[in-house]
Amino acid sequence: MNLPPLTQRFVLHFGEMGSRWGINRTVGQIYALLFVSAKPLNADEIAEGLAFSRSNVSMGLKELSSWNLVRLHHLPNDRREYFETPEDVWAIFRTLAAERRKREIDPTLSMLRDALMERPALAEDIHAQSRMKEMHDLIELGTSWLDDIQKMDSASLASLLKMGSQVKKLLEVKERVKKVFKTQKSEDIA
Amino acid sequence: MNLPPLTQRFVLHFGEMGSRWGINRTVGQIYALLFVSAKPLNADEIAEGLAFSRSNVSMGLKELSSWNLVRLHHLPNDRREYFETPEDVWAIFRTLAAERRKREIDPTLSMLRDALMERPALAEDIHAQSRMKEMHDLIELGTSWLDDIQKMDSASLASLLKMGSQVKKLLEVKERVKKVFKTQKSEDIA
DNA sequence: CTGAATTTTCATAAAATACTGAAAATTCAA
DNA sequence: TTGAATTTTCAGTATTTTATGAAAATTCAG
Repeated sequence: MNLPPLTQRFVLHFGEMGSRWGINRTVGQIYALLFVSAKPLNADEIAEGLAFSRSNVSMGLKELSSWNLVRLHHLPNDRREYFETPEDVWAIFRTLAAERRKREIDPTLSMLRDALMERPALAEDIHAQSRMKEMHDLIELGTSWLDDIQKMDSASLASLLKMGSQVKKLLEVKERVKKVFKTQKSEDIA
Repeated sequence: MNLPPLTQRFVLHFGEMGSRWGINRTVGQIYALLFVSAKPLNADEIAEGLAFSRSNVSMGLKELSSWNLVRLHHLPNDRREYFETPEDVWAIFRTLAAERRKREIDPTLSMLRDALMERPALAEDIHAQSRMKEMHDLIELGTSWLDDIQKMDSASLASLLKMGSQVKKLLEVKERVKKVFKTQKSEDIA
């Protein structure tokens, strides 16, 4: 591996963290390299940069494609495929959230839905089912929230995050204002 | 494995999903069993219920403890340790978020911080560093938001999620209201 | 203390996953 | 078409992870 020092640190870190994120070293490093690269890279450049076998890189890119985390590019007069990550880090975050949801949450949600349709026979299963209902409702709330914010543009999402728990106060203000308007029967707002 | 049918389905599902969530089958199944169980279970009951070796269960419980996902209990006149998951699914979600953050995000954040202190020598690293800055800022925003909502009680968190992207509208209303109040110089709100 | 009950550790067996080189498949310019 | 360039697949090997039983350590009643 012969990369500029900062790039190398970043790439190695992603390789190591990979295991905690449920991806392997190769995939983590390939992604990291593409992420910081100023221009799209082809598979040979990646294999060269990371000292992986060509076939390993091919597998890794396939994996990243299945996650929609890389984009394909073609240069004029060059048959090779060039890969890059989206520019917009918010878009990356959205993709990641959508994919993780699809793979890690939805199957559980559907299993829970099925289980909640059943009529438990044993006392133990009655309690178990009520716990499943709690989990189901929580997950459903979380995913519908995700659906909701997926639609927002990056700027709005950023300001939503910046607000954080202040939203709570905002809600209270809203209620108070509503009441005031009602008593005033004021029209100049609408 | 001899569990009531619904419980069994739930437990098996968690075992299978484990690999996608970065935990192993044993840990997933143990957690699932404790989650739906009406009463705390000791290690032998777990080993019996799931048909795992006693030592495997010990390892799994150790892992779950390190994630703060199980609680320890003692029954009178019984030396054995009994395990349970917290009742409140929101509390579980909070713990999970906090632990994942600690293990999966914080190390990256600190690596990024270090990298951003450097003065890149090569042109490639200059671009790489600016990408790292983008990632850093996004993660920082996300984690500070998490910090923020971690402090909220379950009910508020639920209503926050239910609002979803409506918050955006709320923000606009707030701005409009501010303006109106200013022109009216009304005091009856404060 | 002693020793039975219980939990944990650890070496190793078993299983799953990652990585490689070679070969097959695909693509496209000529 | 042909064949060189490029990508993908795949069987086999290496590595990592998981699971087990036996042994060690801990705990506590008597």
